[in-house]
Amino acid sequence: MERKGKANLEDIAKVTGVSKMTVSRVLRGGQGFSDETRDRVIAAADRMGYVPNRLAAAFNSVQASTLVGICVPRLTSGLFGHVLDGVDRALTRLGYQVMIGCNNHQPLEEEAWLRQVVSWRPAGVILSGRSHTPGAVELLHNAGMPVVEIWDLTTSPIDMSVGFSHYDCGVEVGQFLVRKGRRRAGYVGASSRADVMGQARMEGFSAALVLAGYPLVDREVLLDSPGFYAGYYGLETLLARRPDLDVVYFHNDEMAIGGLAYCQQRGIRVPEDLGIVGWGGMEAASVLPRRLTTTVVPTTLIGKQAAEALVARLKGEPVQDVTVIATRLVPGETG
Amino acid sequence: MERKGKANLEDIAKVTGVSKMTVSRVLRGGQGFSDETRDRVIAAADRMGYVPNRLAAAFNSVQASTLVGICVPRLTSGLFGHVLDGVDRALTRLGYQVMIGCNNHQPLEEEAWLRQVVSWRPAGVILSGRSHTPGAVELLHNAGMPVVEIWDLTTSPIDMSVGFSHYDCGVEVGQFLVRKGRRRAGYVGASSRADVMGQARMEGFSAALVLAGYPLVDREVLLDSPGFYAGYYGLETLLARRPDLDVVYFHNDEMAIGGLAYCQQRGIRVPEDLGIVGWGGMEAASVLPRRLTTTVVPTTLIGKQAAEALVARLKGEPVQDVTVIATRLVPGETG
DNA sequence: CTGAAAGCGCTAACAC
DNA sequence: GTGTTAGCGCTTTCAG
Repeated sequence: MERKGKANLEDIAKVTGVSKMTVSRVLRGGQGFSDETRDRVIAAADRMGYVPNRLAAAFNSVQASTLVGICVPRLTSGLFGHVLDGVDRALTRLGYQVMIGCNNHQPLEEEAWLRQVVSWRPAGVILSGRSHTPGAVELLHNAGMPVVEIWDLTTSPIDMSVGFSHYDCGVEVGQFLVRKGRRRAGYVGASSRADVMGQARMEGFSAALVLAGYPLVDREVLLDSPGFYAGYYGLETLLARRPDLDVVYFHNDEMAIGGLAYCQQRGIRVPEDLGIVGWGGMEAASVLPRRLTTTVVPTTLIGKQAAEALVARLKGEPVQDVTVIATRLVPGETG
Repeated sequence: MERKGKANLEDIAKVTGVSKMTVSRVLRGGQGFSDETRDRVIAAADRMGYVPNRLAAAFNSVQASTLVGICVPRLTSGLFGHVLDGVDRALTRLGYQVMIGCNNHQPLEEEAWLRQVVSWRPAGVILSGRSHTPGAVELLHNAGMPVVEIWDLTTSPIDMSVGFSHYDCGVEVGQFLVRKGRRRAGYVGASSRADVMGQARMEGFSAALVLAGYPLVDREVLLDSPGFYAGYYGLETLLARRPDLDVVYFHNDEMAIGGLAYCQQRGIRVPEDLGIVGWGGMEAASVLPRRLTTTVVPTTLIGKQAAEALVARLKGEPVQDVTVIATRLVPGETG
């Protein structure tokens, strides 16, 4: 009865003439069996195409779950693709499996995803951002598993946080531009749904400008997804109102590139007539004839650190609750 | 004993004064209970913060698994980000959870991932490409679950296939360029690890050119990742050997954009002196001052169709084994 | 409409 | 070094 791929511990036990407990021990690579037993068991398992049933294992042993959930705002974002990659690499190496989710920047969708994922009794979850529904927070507290909130740093995390301050990103750009002699700054953003983080960057930017004595002149926030076209038309609209601006900070690199395209078309010289600054450090920005001034976010690192913090907590190793990841304002040729 | 979030069916049964079987039926939304019973059970479950244990459910009922695995070559690829998005949207809507994996273009890594995932008894899996290790194929056959191979179409799939022919993409570009009067074509690629698909495009391209009587003049395939810089230097190298080329087909859009940058720097006029053609339809290509001639791949659609085919098979609905997705050669201003 | 019994495959705990 | 027992939470099956 050695039907390929349907064998369970008991089948192997019968064939090898030991108890299924011994088989279990061998297959999990523990100890408490002779070399000879081990070899026989492994050979049989191999021959019978044994596939462990982790459902059963995780089911009656809390610590056997190697499932980790991660929820990102968008799956099509270049930045979060790298975050995912960092998470996946680290977790795969450590023997975990990754369940994915996407909340489209909406806490409610995150909660819906969480309810599904938690019912699989994962070892832990990684969430993006720090706005969560009360229901999600309660669920997480009751579940009592490690939770890492990434990307948008919070100093009072549900459990742990790995990320950076969007507000500070904005502040840094504001200070930088004033130092470079800019005096009449504008902002072009896009608030697709509940993207609070872009908002935070703008607030930091604005605050820094106020402090320096050259407050934000005007801003244009479109109800659109923050892409190339929104950047193009956003800048057009903004400049129509305030042609006297000398620099514009954009919600992200895609939008900044859209802005650059607008300048090129209108014969606006960058950075002489107008400075252009983006955010995120998207790879495609390297495509431009002139390097975009932007804030580079170490995306893969964030994913990696989040995964490692989660696993450390799982293993009972000491972990700090809040891990600050440094972003880097990279002066290019446009700002 | 109503400790939040730790209740199981039996606890709810006790509180409501029915059997756990009835609770189970109510919570799964079946039938066979009175409205009054239903309301009481649902209220209790709600109050007690009941979280179903799908481990237990899936464990003793093969059909209860709503886990689906998907393995892509790279998590940081813009194209596959959209595929993932298509898969995730469709699957989430249908009540499934998605386990992710990345094989770095290497069948061996795919097999390692599969062994892990299969041990969770998923409802089905989606794989990228059609090269799989014998071990992976055997595992899949024994597991007896739906399998969808996406992206690179195969007419003899393990189970189902959703994708397109890379070879045909190359053929179409070759024919198009000859029609446009190009006579001395080159190719610039990058073979990072085992990327067989770029290879297939080049072969189709080459074959079409031969058939038209203007065979491929030269090619440069770098041992590098297929990005902007590889495109830049690849074109430089190729043109150093064959300055007489009148068009170059690139492995993908990123590389083509690198090639464009090289042309701009050297004062090579595009498309007058040299045609540039990419592949993939990356979004950032819209960033360019002139639209890139390229093949657009309906990435999200592929993901969606794959997910739907998988679920249809699961539900016993009729599905075709092979779904051809049409790509679109989009003439831009560079080819 | 409802309930009781059995068991999924595995591992923790303890015995030998 | 190895085996036995019990039970995880749920669903299937069958009996009312």
